Amino acid sequence: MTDTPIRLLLADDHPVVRAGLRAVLETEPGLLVVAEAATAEDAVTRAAEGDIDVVLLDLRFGKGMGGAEATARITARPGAPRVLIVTTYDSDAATLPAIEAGATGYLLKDAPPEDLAAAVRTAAAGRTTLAPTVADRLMNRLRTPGSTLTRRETEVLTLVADGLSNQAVGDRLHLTEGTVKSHLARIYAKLDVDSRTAAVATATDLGLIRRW
Amino acid sequence: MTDTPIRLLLADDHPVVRAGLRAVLETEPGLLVVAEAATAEDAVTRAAEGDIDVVLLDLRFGKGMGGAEATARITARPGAPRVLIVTTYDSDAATLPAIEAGATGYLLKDAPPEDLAAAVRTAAAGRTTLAPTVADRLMNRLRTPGSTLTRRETEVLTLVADGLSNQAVGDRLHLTEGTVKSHLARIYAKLDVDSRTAAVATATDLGLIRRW
DNA sequence: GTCGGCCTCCATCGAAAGATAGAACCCGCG
DNA sequence: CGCGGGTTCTATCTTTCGATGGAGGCCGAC
Repeated sequence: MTDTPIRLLLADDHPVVRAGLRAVLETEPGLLVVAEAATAEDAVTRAAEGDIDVVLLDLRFGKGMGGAEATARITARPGAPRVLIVTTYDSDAATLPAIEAGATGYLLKDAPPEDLAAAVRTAAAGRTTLAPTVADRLMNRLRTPGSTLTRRETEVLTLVADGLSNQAVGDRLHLTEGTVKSHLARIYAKLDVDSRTAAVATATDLGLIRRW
Repeated sequence: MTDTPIRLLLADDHPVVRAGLRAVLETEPGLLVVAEAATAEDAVTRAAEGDIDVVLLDLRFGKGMGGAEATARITARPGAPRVLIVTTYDSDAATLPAIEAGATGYLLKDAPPEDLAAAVRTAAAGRTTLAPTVADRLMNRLRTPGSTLTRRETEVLTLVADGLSNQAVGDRLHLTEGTVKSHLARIYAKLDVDSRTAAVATATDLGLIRRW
């Protein structure tokens, strides 16, 4: 196409991973690593400065903002760079929030270097690359539509996941115990389970509630 | 000190991480990366070939043997190389088995490159380097002996975390429901909680059970 | 060998939790 | 306006859990 290289920002809290990405990508023609960030906040700041084409972003940072929120902030601006998620955790419940936040692609760190470089070029062109396991997850999500919880149901289930009793949940949310049971009954029906611990387990797997 | 370099084996299933470790360590004087392995089995095999001083080993591999078992196999041989665990995760459930298996050190991937190189040299000398969070955990473990779960208790709690009832857990482990209750009662006492969901929550926080 | 920790099992009792079947309110949408 | 979805509440009944207080066998440590 053109002679101008694709300008990259590497955002990962692991120096080793940044070095690895740099080593892998710098040998590729047409790719240029112009910045690194060790925190999500830093990544958002540098991405806003304007001379970046693609941000390679980890999903988990040791402290502070997570990758999904960073993705949302980066892509919110007009003329924003593309965000390519590069992370270790495929079964992570955070995949869907990241994609919803506007990530252009989602790769795992066990991807071969060629795939990585190809994904960067695809992302720069505005098209999507998904790791196979992530693509599977998306398909499953589309096939099982009933699995969205309302705001209140999510609140209730989150407190249940913290180990509170129905009564304690009711106190916390200013509800009667009976109301909590009603919400839980509907949650069980939606998730196709029949106990609170099972509901917590499957909701965690589906990424409906957060726990970390 | 001496002229012979420290010979390293890098074992990690992520090509990017191997490239990063290589980039970080190869610039250090006296360190020489002589081999890489993408699986734990491969790491064991290459470590047995004899010309390795220190193995940098990840704890989690996509498939097959885990890092803890690999550590045990590598260190079982006479004249074995030192094993330095370099991983992303630092939960209780993963660190202790690896250390018990004979790892000489335990670092997190967010360590600065200088620390990494220093740890490699320390390991080559047979001394131990632990990441601060891991060291903290070990100290806490020694100070509060009550917070360790036995193998059986961990099994039971893991199944409970998957949403199984006491009866279902009993069926799975070939126990009576009463026995499951006994185990759970002791777990509750150890974790200072009073319900299954609370036990799952705090055990997850403490890293006593895994969920991913 | 004795001791202690782990694992297994037992029985009973009260307290939670879950199933079921309604009912009423608010609010956005067609 | 009527309808549906979300939220709240009620009531009864059954099942499951958790608390309590044992008891015996196994095995490694002292």
